[in-house]
Amino acid sequence: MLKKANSDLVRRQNRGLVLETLRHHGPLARISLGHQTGLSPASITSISGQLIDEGLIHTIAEDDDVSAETKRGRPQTRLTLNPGATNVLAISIYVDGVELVFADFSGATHEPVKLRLDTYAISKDDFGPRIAHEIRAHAKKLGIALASIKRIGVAVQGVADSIKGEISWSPAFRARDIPVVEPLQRLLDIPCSIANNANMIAEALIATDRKRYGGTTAVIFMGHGIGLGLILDGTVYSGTNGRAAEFGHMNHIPDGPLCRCGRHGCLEAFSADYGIMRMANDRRGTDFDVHAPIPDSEMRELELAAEGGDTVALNAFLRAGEVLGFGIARLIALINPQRVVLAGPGTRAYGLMKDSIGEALRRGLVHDLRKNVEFEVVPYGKDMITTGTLLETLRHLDRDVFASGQKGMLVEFSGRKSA
Amino acid sequence: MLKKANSDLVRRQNRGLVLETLRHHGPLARISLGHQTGLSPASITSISGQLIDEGLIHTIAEDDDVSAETKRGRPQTRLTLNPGATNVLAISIYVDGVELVFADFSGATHEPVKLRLDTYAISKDDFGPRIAHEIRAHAKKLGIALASIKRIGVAVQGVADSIKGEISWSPAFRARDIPVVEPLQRLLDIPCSIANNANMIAEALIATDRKRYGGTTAVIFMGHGIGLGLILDGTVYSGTNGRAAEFGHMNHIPDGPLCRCGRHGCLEAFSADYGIMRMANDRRGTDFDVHAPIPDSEMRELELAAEGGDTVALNAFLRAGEVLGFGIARLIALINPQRVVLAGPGTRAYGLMKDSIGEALRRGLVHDLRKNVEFEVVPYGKDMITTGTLLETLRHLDRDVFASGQKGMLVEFSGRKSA
DNA sequence: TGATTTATTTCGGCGTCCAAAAAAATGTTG
DNA sequence: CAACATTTTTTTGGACGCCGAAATAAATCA
Repeated sequence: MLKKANSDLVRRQNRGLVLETLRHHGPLARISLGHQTGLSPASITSISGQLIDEGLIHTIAEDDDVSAETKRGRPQTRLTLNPGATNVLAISIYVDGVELVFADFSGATHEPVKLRLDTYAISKDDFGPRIAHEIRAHAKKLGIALASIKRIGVAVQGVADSIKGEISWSPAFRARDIPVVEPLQRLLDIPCSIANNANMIAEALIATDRKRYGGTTAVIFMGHGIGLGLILDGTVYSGTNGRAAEFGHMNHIPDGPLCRCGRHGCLEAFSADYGIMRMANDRRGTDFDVHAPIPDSEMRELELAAEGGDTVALNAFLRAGEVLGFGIARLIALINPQRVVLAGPGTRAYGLMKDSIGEALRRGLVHDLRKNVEFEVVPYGKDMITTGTLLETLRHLDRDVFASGQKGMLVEFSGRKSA
Repeated sequence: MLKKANSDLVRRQNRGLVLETLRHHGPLARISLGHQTGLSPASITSISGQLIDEGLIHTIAEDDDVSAETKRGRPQTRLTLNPGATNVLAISIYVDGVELVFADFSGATHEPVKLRLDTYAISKDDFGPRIAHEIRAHAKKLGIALASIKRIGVAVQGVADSIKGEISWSPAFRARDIPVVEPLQRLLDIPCSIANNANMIAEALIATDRKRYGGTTAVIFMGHGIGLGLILDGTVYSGTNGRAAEFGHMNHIPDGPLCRCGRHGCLEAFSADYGIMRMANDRRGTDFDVHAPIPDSEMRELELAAEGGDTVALNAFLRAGEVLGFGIARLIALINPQRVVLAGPGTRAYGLMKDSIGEALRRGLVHDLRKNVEFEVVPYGKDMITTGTLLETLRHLDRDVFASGQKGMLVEFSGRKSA
């Protein structure tokens, strides 16, 4: 259904548009801002004037503006987001620890704070308070006033229920249904949201290249499990309950090998690190515990063995690729994306799986569909997850908080060091 | 990205809102329209006044208004869509023929026109012109001026490319890439769009019960193939290129039985009518041509045999259910819908497949996900497809054509008989 | 110094929504 | 049956948004 529209909506939307345009297309003169947004110069003057008064954006002093060329006519005064307008925080949760990244309104980040934390052992109710405590401590250390942090975004591998604000299930935890949003909001009084790793990578990709990824793209995250972020019509889709899709637990073969989730034959049970390791080990006749996290060093060893000609190891990767290929074929049959992106640490072994993935696609997918899908692997860096989380968080501020222009949304603060 | 907003957008959106509200909540007095839409009485007066002037809606004469209760105060004058404002046409394509349903702006339909047509034999380039000819003839017969038809919606089972306006592939045709939109627009000068059967059923479901189906729902169409319509966040999703999802050609088992598409092991190859018939026949040792359409009578016979205790027939249905169940499990793992709806003629045999579907879901899906999905079968009637197509077509008029309020959008006409 | 060029602001107009007042149309009541 | 009450609808005037055009600002060029 449509929604009621009024002049309030118009201003909100256009304010949001101006903020987003400045965020993604750098400092811009009012005239360029007008061209980019389609708004008239008069409107731009009005909107930017307000935003300046509110301290959300500011002009760049001509002395500081390096890119100023000497041209005829009145020189442009370029506008840019005011870094000091607010702060945000991105939290990434990994198997071995948690990373806090503080950033200002312009998106400039402080040095990441890496916390060692035995996530696998921590209890359901200790996690949130523990993180809240760390945030308080490190914000203080960095000279960031808590009140200046307007929003926190959390990313985690596994099933994040963004409505309940919980980690329903994650390979990083033994506990389930771990509340995150509620304790952080209660203890810190800062709005907070939680999302899935793969979705955050998808956010980062959209921001990197909207033309390329902005249509319909499937982002497959390979790591201690297999995750999926779906971009549908330019927007990250996150199922009912805000839960991300559970691509890793899509069944491949009825009654296949045991998966972490307790079912048999899930895609993950073949293609995640532990699936690959098990296939390599089984044939050597050893036992295997699917729940034990696999150290990266062991995976690397296995990769080297496969590359060195160890056929047992190689076959494990080939099989992982085959199953992943069929999973992707099914995904394509369902969603018909324009592009499939592989990301995450598991892509390091892509060279070992490439052929079997391709072969599985050939066997499992109508030619008609296959030919319309572009394939790519993005090199893995944890920063993509952080970047995506920050972007998502800042967009929320741009669109839903600052766009409204209500007083009291903005907290001026000082004592911040330049990031 | 956000889009520029201005007062034009506001009026367009609110006009559309008023039209949609009247369409779905029957005749309404201005005051109720205000409550429903959230718009002020003053705005409603203004907007409805314009719409009346344009002939899109009109007041109901108090004599005709049956529901008028005698209350204190100025009596309400209720508003309703003006049926005579325009006409639309919904076309459904089946294996054995084509159905034309003419309707007026209020959605009231004329008697369906059923055309026998050997779709399976017709050539790629003959289909469009043939249909155009039939439309012209039957519109005349019904006393509907061609110029009064403002839009045509076409629904077909199979892969409909709504961008190109072609039937990429359909079990109803031997030909491929059959142009539909272009010839109709060229020969009749009426805007036209084409979509997939299952998507149109999804549209009908949303309109029936927005609360129930308006979130995230997967509609599975079972017939001469297996189709899928996805409702994501209340809107029907239709992949890249506007192509619907190809659930039927999602691989079930690598190297399984031959499918119509030429691959092996697609879901359809087990669970569509021809898959079931083949399983029943193979065991009797006869040959089988996957491309031959299966008459409904033969399917009914097989169903009766299965119900009567014929184990070969029964096993075919059980196996079809099992594979369908795994397909649904995979679908749920990917999309995490709140609701899965089975529709189409194939659901007649649901009783035979029910247990094996459930068993497959149990084996192929994490409990966590399974418990959050509601399941239902809707009784099949072809009218759902027609209804959905009409609704989709009329919504397009409400939102994108008449909402703009441009002159010349509306063609007054006469000679129409009441539907 | 004055012409030219380009960016930004100001001004007046227009379209929209809305709150409040007015008008309309009917029922109620003494 | 006339005055009052009640409810719906319209009118009026104001606010706020965007926009085009004109004015202004600030530079270069000649």
